[in-house]
Amino acid sequence: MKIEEILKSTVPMDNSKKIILNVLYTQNVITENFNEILKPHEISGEQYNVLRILRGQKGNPANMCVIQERMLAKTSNTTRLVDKLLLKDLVTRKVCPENRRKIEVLITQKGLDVLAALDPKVIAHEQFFSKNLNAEEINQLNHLLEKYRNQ
Amino acid sequence: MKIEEILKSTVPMDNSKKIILNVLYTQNVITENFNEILKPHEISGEQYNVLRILRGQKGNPANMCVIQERMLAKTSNTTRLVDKLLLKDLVTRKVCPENRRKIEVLITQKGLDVLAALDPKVIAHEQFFSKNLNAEEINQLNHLLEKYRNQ
DNA sequence: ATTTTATAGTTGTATATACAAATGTGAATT
DNA sequence: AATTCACATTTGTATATACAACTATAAAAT
Repeated sequence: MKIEEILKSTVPMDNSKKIILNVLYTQNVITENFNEILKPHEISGEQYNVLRILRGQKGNPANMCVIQERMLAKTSNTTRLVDKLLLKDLVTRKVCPENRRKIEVLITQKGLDVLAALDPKVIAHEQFFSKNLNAEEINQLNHLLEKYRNQ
Repeated sequence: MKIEEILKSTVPMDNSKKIILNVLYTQNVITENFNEILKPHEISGEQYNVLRILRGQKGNPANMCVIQERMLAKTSNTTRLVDKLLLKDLVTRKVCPENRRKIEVLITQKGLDVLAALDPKVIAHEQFFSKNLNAEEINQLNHLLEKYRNQ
């Protein structure tokens, strides 16, 4: 459905405004859908993100600022996210012995198991939307979003 | 910048996953930028959205569920958003005399003034990003996002 | 007329986000 | 060696979001 219909806009909309609303609305749709997948596993989207980053470390610990810079929402509070994961035994954390300012965060086996259980659902989620586009359109969309962002 | 560089991804990413991350990250960039514009006016993005919807009513009151259905984030709490706007005298609210279940929300002159002050900044914000694309690319991006969403 | 169902909005609670200030540690400067 | 500066993380506070439960009113069914 076109964005004007969704938001029941009465006035015609500039295409520049439409992009903004389309991106924001699409993000909402994606996120709502993804939260449904996560709900039975009792983790939030941002918690999932942290686990995914930690798995990507392949056994190496990640400290807080490494996690932060790889997250989508740069302003979210990594300390408190890790706290939540710690309570569920999905990660471990200890002070880095070489530099005691840093914290080493590692994903546990239990954390890896949660991700493994989610993997097929996550792939299905990604394809649920992208199946509406052909391979060329998918590339175009990625390219246009990247071009759009760059000031 | 490409999304893999931004998120410092070590593993190659499927194009379907890239779209998700690109949409979510682009939304973050847009929202952060927009919040900077709103900050001096001391309203949040969602509060701005409500005001914009009320102005769109052109003098007719909007009740809570009308506001809700025109908002981007369908799950946000309209009652509390309107509460905040009420405290700042940007809207009025009264019980609808014909149907006492409904609430009539109207934007005040002060609310209209805030929007008027923001209008040029909002347009500049929209064009700040879309200037990276030509007219055809802008249309394409809107079209692809709409097509992508439709299940 | 009373009960049931549907609609509109509010409130409670837990969690998340935004932003600033504070703490602790290490490196550089004087 | 003491001071200053930079870095890494945590904490505090206000606000926002997600979701469920609740209240009030209206419409429909019996």
